Amino acid sequence: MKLATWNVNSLSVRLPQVLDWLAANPVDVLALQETKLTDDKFPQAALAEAGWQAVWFGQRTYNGVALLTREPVDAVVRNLPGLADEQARVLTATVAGVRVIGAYFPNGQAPDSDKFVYKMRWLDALRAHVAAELAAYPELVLMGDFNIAPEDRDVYDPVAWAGQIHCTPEERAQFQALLDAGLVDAFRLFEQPPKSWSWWDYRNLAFRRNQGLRIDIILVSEPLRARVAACTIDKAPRRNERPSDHTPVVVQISPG
DNA sequence: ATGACTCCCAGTGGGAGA
Repeated sequence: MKLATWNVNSLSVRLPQVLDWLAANPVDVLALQETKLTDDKFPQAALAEAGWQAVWFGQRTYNGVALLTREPVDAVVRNLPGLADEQARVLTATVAGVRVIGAYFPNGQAPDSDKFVYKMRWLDALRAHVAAELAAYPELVLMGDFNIAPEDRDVYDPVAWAGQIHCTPEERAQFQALLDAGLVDAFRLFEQPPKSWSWWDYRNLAFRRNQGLRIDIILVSEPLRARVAACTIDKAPRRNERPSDHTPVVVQISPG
């Protein structure tokens, strides 16, 4: 089973690239973030024509998530139970027996901002959701745009980014709390090239200079850990014309 | 340098992203 996550920064703009990527990378699940589409505008027909099922949850202008799958999904939950939220950020569903949570974590803007307060509340609610889902579904994958760089090795310039958004102790403690709930970072189960990033700023020739962050992450539950066969970042779509600033992360899980 | 780019909604600029 292969699962992937990709922040596409507008599905309207990126749909052709998503279809191309899926044709070359026939995963079982692709979680999308930042679709930036109201539900009536979701390109369900074009995806169905290419052979993909989808569940989607969006809004105007910002945020918006989707799960693209080969097989139909079950038991869909939108957003986080217990958190009243205007923003469409989470889809949870069962795919081939595995509980999948696709999430677009809040950016947080700056550590002293109201948006950071919201990010912390959202992360508290996510942790409660993960704990409840894990109790019901031991085989669970949480993947998406975390907007947290878990460690200094996930940041191209950790000195410059120290204490900045994505790198604050509070955000990293929240990431650790997700691990403590019974999850493991699939990417770090393997030897990886240094300077492995999943996002590069559009500005400053950041991609050409390989100045990025690893903020797109796949966590798997402990019962799945031994079955994780590979986890890789696919940099190729970042070289496309009109790329997203994020690129896909893929995990392969062996049959149980 | 509170920069640089891209997207969206707007409407000949501004907010947000990270």
